[in-house]
Amino acid sequence: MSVRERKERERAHRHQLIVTTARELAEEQGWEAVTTRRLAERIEYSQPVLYSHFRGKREIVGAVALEGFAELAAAMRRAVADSSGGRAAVSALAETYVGFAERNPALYDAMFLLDTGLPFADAATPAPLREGFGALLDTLRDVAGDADPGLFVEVFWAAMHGLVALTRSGRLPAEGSAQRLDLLVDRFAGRP
Amino acid sequence: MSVRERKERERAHRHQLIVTTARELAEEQGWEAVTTRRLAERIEYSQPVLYSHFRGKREIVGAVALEGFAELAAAMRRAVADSSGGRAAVSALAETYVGFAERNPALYDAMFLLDTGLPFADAATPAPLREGFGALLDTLRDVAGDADPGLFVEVFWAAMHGLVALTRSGRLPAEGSAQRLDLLVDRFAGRP
DNA sequence: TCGGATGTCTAGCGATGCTAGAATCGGGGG
DNA sequence: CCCCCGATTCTAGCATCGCTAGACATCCGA
Repeated sequence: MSVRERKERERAHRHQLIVTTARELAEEQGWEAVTTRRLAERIEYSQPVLYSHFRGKREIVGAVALEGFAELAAAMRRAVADSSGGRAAVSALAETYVGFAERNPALYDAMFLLDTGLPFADAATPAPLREGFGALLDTLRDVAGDADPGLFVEVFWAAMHGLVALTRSGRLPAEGSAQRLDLLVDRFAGRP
Repeated sequence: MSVRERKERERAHRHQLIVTTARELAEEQGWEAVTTRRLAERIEYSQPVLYSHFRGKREIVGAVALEGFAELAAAMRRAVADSSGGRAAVSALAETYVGFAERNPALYDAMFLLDTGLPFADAATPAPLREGFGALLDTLRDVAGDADPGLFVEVFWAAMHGLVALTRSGRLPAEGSAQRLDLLVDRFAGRP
């Protein structure tokens, strides 16, 4: 039954190829350029093949987003570990988050802007998502004071997301981005 | 030359009809349901008429957004005036902002999510937009401490937007929304 | 070697935003 | 008063979108 195994391996490989190609294409030309036709052409298969791997375009975006959550969580863990704790850890966290969004704009959109159908804060929430929230939680717990840590994380995360989203859509000017982030960290982790 | 005046009046009326209809349709069924065909049918004209008033769909969304900015600014001014100042004013501001987003989800999307081409923080920024920022500025200046008031407003606004955006897209649970907003106000205007 | 299942592709459906060119309407000059 | 001409509006269509039914090919196991 080695034939079946080989086929499954090839299928998994093609599955990953679709996700990777979608991500590349999105990062190159934005998600609006990621059409099923273009995607099919790039992977050198016809469109229906996409639908044998994913329920639809939305699920492909979701798969890309999932990669992003794993990478962001890892990056945040690393940044915190390399910092000296306390306010510095929060600052490192925030800069990593915003830096990640700047370096991977399309990936960030898939994670936090587009409709992916991924369940957040739910029994079925995928592991990489929980990991990301956990990374935030472990760092921010120390500075949350008497506030509920979970709530504290949610608000801090939302604030960072707001800054990223408004800046990326041109509703906040690009200049002053660093100062805004500093001010935010001040408010949540105290002055240096 | 009264004929010309009448025609201009009718044209302006139809212009507003398009904006109002787009807004209604968006609030009823979401922006993805606002297609040029449906919009044309509702105003009882053919599609090309839309393009004699607006450069494209994006500009229609922008016109709707502009209405929203004027309404939001007015609502915030009112809420602040009715409050007792200090932290209460900030709290009233925040609740008005979030309440506005909840009551007018499609309008909020047009203002802060969708691509409208409206220039923010720019020489050409339309008056209603400046007014909204001004309403925030006048209230938050008192609690900004030694931080730059403009920067302070931007960060507070971004935080509120983050909460709204993540909640509306299902990335934050609806329950706990009030507590999160309270926590945010605590961080920017101090504990009560 | 051949039958059948598995996999893939061609072709097409109903939408979308937008536009060129035909048709119609109405105001102003003879 | 009538009729012409310019402005206005509509019909019809283009390219593209996500998605799918059914024809076709390919390859494994007997």
